[in-house]
Amino acid sequence: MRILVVEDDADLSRQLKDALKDVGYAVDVANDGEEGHHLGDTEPYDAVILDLGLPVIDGVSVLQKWRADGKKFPVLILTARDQWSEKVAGFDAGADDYLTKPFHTEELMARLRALLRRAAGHTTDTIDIGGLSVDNRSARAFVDGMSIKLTSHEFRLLSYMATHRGRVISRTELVEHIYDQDFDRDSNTIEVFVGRLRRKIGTDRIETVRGLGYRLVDPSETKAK
Amino acid sequence: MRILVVEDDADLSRQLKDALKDVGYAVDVANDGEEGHHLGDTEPYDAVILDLGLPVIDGVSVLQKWRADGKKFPVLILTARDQWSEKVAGFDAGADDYLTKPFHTEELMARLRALLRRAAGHTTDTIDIGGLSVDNRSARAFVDGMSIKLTSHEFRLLSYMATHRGRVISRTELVEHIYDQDFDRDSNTIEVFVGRLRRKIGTDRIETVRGLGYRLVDPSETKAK
DNA sequence: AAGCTATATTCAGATTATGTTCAGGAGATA
DNA sequence: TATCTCCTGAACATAATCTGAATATAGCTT
Repeated sequence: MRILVVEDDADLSRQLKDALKDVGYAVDVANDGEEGHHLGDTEPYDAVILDLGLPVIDGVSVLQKWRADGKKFPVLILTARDQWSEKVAGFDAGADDYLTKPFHTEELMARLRALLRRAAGHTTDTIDIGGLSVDNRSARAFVDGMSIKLTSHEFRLLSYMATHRGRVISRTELVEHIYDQDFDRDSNTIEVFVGRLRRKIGTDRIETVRGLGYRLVDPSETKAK
Repeated sequence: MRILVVEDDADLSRQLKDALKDVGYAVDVANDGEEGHHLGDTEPYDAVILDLGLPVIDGVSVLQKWRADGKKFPVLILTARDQWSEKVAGFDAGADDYLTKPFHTEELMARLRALLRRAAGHTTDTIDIGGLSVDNRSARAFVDGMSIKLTSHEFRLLSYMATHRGRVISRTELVEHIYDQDFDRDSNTIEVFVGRLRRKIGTDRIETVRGLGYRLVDPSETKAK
């Protein structure tokens, strides 16, 4: 999952970025409204954390623009404790959740997970696919109840595929959602990761659709074919 | 489906071409208005993506010429964010949809699918023909609910026939819409693919019309004959 | 029915997409 | 800083699929 953080307070944005990376998200940070708006416009984020008090362009305007352009990603807005009116404006502009500063990182994480879940149409943090279970909360995966040791990028890959189970996902889409901005993309890293994942969760769980991409499946269903 | 991209920014056109090929379209790229106009005039595209800011001949003029010549293919125009007036001119010239740069590849894909659907007179991404179901979105096909494994070219063939179900489609037309520019065409690849498709989806779904071409039909309707 | 033409089938390279392995290096950890 | 883990990119290996040709079959025409 790839997240955009739009926050002008350097300390806070730094802290958020670290925390988000820790749990396995790809993260881009924008320091003002203009940069934030541009990034949200051009890159395919799975969710956005948006401070409302921003330089250059304020958060509500940024959000309005995105929504006017048809951007669908869930947006969690951050407001100062006393900016009650801003919060209302934020919701009107199309925010999905809010948090008043200061807040506990844990709470932010929980709300973010909830947003991502909702966006993907799931109701829990763990996704089960025929004996494979992916827990986005603890960033762990299990096969038949046994915990599997995955590296950060392996987990990102798996998590993204799990929330889009059954769908064919192109290499391009994977790269866009697993890596943040500055990434070259023209080597075979995806193939390498898919290979490693397969070794860990079982070869038949990731189907190759030649020319298009990969698909995460329940092997017991596929065999029936 | 065969798509023409007219775009002078080499990076962007490259990126579009990759993304379009990813999802199974045949793609030609033109780098300026003149080349673009010529290709659109001579090759049978199913849709065109046209940047309005082009060297040699600008996009609006190209579009006007095409429409004056009676070209019907749907055209999606790309405009820079601030070129509001250009966009209006584009619609006047006969554009079917527009997108302002920068944009998400995913959004472009969605709009393009919508255009192709509309052009074919359908309203959804999946086409059902008596137990055969073709999903252009995920590039998959099902027979009686069971997923069928198709190669990329097999799918293209099926998809094209499905959007023109019931009509007789000539070999030439198939070749033109399934392959891009540089293709020899003087062997029997189409026959080979039709054969393979028949084996996978059922022989009686593709009718041979001797001397003319093929037709995708609902076998239960045909039997009644 | 014979002969002709169009379409089907089969198959073996050629071609391209995907898989695997590995070494160097960046970054984390202690 | 030394050690370890993981990521990356490249080289190489394998497998899927595409192509073109050869061969077989079916459909017309006379």
